[in-house]
Amino acid sequence: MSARKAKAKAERVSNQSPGQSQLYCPACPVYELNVCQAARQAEGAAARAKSLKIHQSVIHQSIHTAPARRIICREEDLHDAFPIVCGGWAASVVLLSDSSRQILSVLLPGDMVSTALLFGPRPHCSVEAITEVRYRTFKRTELKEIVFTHPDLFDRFSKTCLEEKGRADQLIVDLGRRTAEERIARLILNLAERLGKRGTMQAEPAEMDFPLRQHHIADATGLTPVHVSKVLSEFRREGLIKISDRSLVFLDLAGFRRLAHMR
Amino acid sequence: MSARKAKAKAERVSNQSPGQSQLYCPACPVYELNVCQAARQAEGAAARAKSLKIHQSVIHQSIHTAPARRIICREEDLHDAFPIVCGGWAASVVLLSDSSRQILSVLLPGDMVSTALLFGPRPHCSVEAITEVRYRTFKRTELKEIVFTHPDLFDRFSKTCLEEKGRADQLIVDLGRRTAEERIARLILNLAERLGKRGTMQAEPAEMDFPLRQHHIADATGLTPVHVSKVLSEFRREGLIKISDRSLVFLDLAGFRRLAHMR
DNA sequence: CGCTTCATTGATCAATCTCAACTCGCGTGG
DNA sequence: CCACGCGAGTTGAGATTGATCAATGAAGCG
Repeated sequence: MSARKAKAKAERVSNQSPGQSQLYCPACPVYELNVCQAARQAEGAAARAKSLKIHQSVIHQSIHTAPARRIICREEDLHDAFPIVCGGWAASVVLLSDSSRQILSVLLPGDMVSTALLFGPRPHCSVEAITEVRYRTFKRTELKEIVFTHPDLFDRFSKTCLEEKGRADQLIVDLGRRTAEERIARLILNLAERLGKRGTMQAEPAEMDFPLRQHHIADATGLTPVHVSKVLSEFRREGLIKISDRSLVFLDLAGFRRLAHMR
Repeated sequence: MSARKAKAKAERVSNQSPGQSQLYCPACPVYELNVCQAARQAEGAAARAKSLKIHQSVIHQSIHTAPARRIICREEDLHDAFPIVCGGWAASVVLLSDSSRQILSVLLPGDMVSTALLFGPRPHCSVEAITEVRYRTFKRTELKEIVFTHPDLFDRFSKTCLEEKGRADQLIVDLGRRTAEERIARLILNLAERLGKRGTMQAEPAEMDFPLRQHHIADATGLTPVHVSKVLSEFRREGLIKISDRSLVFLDLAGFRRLAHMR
């Protein structure tokens, strides 16, 4: 038992190694800049605060690491930096005055922390690390200049904004019109799909990294942690999925999909 | 009694007259194009399908009217047109297979029907008229060209996209973490605020046009029409607001705000 | 070892839904 | 002019979903 867990842990650690995280970069919105590859080669030598020449422009970036539960970006602060997640999971979250919280979206490697930060200093939501997170920040003014002068980058950026809006709209429908089971199943399937698109998962379905705690699921689906626990127990009892060691296995993908789409 | 109603009705009709609707145009995202003013002058003569020269570019537009409950734009269809609401209220809405529905946002005069339509033919949600709606459509390719070559227009467009995303995020929080009373109160106050910003309301608060049916409120807040009825009755009983003749009066604005913000 | 976070489970409660009946106003067609 | 049907809103009774409260145990960590 503890042997299996140790093995799982070792694998998880290797997933976060630099070698593995390169896989995410092609999905990154600034991939075309070649900033990250260049930076990675320089990484061993000078640790942070690099500047790179892209065509005619200079772009400054720096690399950061945040431990799980650390807030990367605070809603009420002003930011001149534009962060992009390189490794690990994070969540953009709104805190209410009674200390309840709502997760607006889960950020995976390659995701921009907030598209709004390209236009101004207000991120309009906080971002919190779920696992340990590695991320790069760029200077807004410089990145903005570059994105707006490179049509291919601009296309990619606007496409990402549209996708983000589409996912927000989907979440509205989920929260407004679906049951607890449907919401949870759809959250999981959406994450699996997004991970799949980034070439991160071996086979499309079957198994995935799943570092979310039940309270993250609760915050993302507008439910209570204890109700999440009950629903997940039921999924388990019905042989749909299995979650253990921060990893999720689909046992009956078809059935699970059916459950998520229904209504 | 019926005399008062007749008077209210007459006023409503006058609200929809061309003279009144000009007030909305300064809030319209294509106001800088001067397209609408020019078109309005030509309106009496040639009814539709006009072309106007803006700087070096030609832009084609046409004017439409949709009766209440008519679908203006269908999620699954492809559109080459980019519609903007000029008068009346509409809603962007997602229909589920069990024929329940979720309203993503209420469209007021000056609102773009879907920002996504500037980038491609898929609106990713349907749009339905709430009242009778007047709207103009532009050719996507032409409008896109013009928006991307006029920096002031582009700024306005991107600001609108951010605002839209911000409102979507707020709705996610409302649906995920707030009670029925809070959701309904916030919907109403948000509408009042948006109308106020467009210089449409005489005084900021006090009274506003309110053409929403209770089932619209239900679809926007993820509730049931009968529960909406009960909550509104309670608001009335507590002397917070009064709704009649498609118009809403704030009787205790401070109290109503308190109710909406709490949590 | 003791602390904290996380997850599970049962009992009870509250918010909201569902169903049903009824009213009202409006438009339509006989 | 009236009968009718329809959409909208109201109200009550009962069912259901998910929240709250509380107790417990397991795992990770200094």
